[in-house]
Amino acid sequence: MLTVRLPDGSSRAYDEPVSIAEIARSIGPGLAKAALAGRVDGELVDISHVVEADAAVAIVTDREADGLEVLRHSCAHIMAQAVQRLFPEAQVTIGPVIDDGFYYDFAYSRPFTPEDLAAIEQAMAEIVKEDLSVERQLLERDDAVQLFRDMGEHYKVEIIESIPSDEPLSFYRQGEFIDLCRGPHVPNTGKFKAFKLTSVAGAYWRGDSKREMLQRIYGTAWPNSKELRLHLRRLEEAEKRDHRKIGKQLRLFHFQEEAPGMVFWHPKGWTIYQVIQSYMKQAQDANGYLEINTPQLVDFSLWEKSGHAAKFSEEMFTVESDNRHYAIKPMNCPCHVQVFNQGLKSYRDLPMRLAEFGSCHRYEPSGSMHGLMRVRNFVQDDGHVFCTEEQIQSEVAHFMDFLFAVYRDFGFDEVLLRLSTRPEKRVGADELWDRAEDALRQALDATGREWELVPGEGAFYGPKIEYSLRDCMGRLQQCGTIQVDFFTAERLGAQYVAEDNSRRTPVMLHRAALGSFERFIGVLLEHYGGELPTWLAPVQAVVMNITDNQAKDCKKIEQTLKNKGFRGISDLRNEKIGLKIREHEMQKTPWLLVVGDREARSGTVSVRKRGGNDLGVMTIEECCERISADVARYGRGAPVALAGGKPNESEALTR
RNA sequence: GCUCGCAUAGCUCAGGAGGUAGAGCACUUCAUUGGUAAUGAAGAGGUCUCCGGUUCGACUCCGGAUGUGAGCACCA
Repeated sequence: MLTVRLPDGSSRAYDEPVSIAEIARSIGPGLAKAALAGRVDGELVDISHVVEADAAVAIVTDREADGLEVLRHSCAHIMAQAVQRLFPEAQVTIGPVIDDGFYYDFAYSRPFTPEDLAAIEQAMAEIVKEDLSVERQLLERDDAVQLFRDMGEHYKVEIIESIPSDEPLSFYRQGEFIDLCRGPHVPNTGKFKAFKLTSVAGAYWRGDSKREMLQRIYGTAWPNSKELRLHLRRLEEAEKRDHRKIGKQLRLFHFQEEAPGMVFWHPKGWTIYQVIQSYMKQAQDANGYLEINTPQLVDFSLWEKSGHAAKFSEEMFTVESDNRHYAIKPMNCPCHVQVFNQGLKSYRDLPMRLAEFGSCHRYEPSGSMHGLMRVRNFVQDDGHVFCTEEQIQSEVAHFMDFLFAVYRDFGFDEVLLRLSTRPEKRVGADELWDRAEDALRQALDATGREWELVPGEGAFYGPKIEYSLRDCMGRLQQCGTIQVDFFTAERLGAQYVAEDNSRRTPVMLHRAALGSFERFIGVLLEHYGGELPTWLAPVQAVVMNITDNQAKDCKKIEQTLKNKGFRGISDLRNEKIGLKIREHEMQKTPWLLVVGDREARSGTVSVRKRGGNDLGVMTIEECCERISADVARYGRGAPVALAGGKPNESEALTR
């Protein structure tokens, strides 16, 4: 006799051990059919799993995230089976689930082509139609190695051999295909209604760039074709919002061969850049930062002293001149220490918060560059806090308050926090790390927000917190960071005089809120699809005439806008109003002001807000007040078109 | 850096047995002075990314370089 408790709080009693499938069947035939897996006391299992004692049991279907994962994982197996039917020499390796889909890596003599993908998809449909049952079995390690060796699956053999010998090895078989896998999997291959192979690319075996390159095929799977369609639509939407595309369309910046990975900012793009920078200047100033500026070119010896040369000399641009060896700075911190080092500092000077919009160059690997998101020349909203160990926690808390306020103004409410703790290779005593990690942990807890622990991912000189923004496409964009550094200040001889008159080395906190301006602007452009909130829009308002008669009136209004501090222009071209409206809508200008004879006579403007919202005729004063209110809102609560097609909340737009 | 693509007018893209090219938009000129997402007409615009090779002849085929895209690796 055993009792299972179901998620709705009810219980069911069974006379003898029962499988998940049987439990589902006893609840209802619909659920039995939909069951993909089960959850027993929180652990995900196959539906063939037999429950032998009292437990909390849930039937997992594709209506929940876990079920979808099982579905996708099984879909990866179907793909592998299809590949081996078509290409018997292809060896299977690993095939995990990723966001929205899955991939599987194969070793094969040549790369797969798009035509191959189509054929593989066909073969997958065939396997689905065959409705093969998927069976789990356990094998002894030696038998498993023998089995896969006989099949010529050398990568699988390597995987099996790398699994600790005390762990049971489970395998899943469907038809002629068998794969080492932890599971769970769907009970049969007939469960798939909507899947698609999306792309193919190389990937290193075991993620190691020194090892051979495999062929990775990406795919996606969904409970039904409608959701698959929606997903593909989201991908299209993301492509439309690609900041490289928007940058071209809105004439914000360009790249060219002669300066790979470095941005040519055009007037409108540079306006956005400047607006953000002056916002940050003001925000940092209000938060006790002292802005400084340090050299671009610094003798290589400083980078040797700071320890960067040893680790990153390959990634630094260098210059020979005057019989001297310089590096173009890849980061600002050593220079900030030089500023700190001028004049004897007292504990009373701490915390000292130095900030710099410092232009840095890094020789990034060619394959890693990506529009504005990863460039070789960028400017960080960089800052270094020199403080005592006791001040770490309050300084981190201070920074986070600042950071969240900044993000809110840019229209990001959801921030993911991650704490990276000591890596294996590190400097500094363990007790120092204990205290620093504790300080970060406490600062994180004090925010009342959720955060994630990433063990072992800290920098060699100290633990760090990273802040990722959730953009409107649901993607995470890592922007901010704060890192504790026990190392650099000491290496570069920074000291302060403590209360007891002893000389001590300050702790350094490296921090940035936006990260790099380049990347952050890329994130903004994609988040807003180019429709920047008015405070960031390079052109906030365009005044346009209907005929030449109103040219003077337009000029006057343009001047009024400028006097009030708005970025306004007038468009007096001899073109029809429809064309001007169209062009400025396409340039995503938030405020369009039309002046015809009627408005000119009454000293008014006809106002249209971006997106085709006609606000009617109003006085110029009222119009300015509205723009003013719009600017003052920053990006807070700015309506953002969500992927999947939620309509804009135009009410908020027009207010 | 690695694997596989791609590179044609300012932009988006066609094209061709290997015989030096075309569209739409943008641009220029002319006409048009108009009411909220494209007024009409005409014109100009190209070493087909660069360097080699094959060939009577290469934008087209082959090799390399550079840039770029997807993914991997990297990211102080």
